[in-house]
Amino acid sequence: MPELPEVETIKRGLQKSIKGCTILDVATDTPKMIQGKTLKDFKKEIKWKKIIGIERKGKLLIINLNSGQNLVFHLKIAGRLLVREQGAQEDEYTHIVFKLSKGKELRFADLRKFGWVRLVPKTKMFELPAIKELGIDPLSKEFTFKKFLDIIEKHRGVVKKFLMNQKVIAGVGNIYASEILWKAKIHPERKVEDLNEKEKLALYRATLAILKKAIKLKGASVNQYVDAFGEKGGFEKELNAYQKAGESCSRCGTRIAKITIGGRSTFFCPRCQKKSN
DNA sequence: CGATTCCCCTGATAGC
DNA sequence: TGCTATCAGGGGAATC
Repeated sequence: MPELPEVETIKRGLQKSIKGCTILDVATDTPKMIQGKTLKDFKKEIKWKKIIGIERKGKLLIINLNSGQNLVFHLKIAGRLLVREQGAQEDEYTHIVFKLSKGKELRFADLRKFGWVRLVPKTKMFELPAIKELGIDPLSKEFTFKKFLDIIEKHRGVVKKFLMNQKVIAGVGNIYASEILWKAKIHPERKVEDLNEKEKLALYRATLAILKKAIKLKGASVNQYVDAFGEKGGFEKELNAYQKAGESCSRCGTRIAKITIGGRSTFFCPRCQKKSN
């Protein structure tokens, strides 16, 4: 699943490979993945526009065009953005193909078809609901411990939901929430208002450490994830909690447990991550 | 207003 | 062996 580290990895891959390319054409077999306008208008507005930059906001991948418009992508669970040479072997589940100059193609593949792309003028980006209420990016300079404490004080409730709430911290999803809490030794059902100073610091540090390490290893290839060149990440080998139910905790040997929080599977070590003392 | 449920889609898995 | 039922999963919409 492309969460912050995976989208960041894709972003870096696209910067290397398609920055400077011009979009020549678009084709799709699933028009509903293109949101906000008809395929005809979408095509008309991006044809002959040049890709001048790639950004990431939370889990959103943004391609800047020289027309002042942005292509905004959400890859959801199984979305892939692949850069290929034209005529290269097909990638399964490809639903949108951007034909580019320099003999390249940007392919949007998605087994689930939950992903979407939308063309948004950069002056209207803040009107996009997915961006308007987006919380702080944990990799930004503004994400200091002091800021983290300010944010925590404004919230109550289950800590895992807090971490996964895109309106609070942008980019943390189901995999990294379990990993961060495991590293911080905090039970996923603890309430943020009950965390002491030491635990808050551990949570802050674990958030940064896990995300940075995952980026360094080019993401976790869980489910469908691969980078812009179809390569798997390396962080899935470093997972200590996510999808480890029944396996021994690498810290203490206790079996990793699985519970459901907010309809999402959640993994933790019942011994390292106690609900109460 | 906040919390929960439904829904989009389809491969994997379980159950018969 | 092969069919059908169930589930996962991000996030917006509908509902409680």
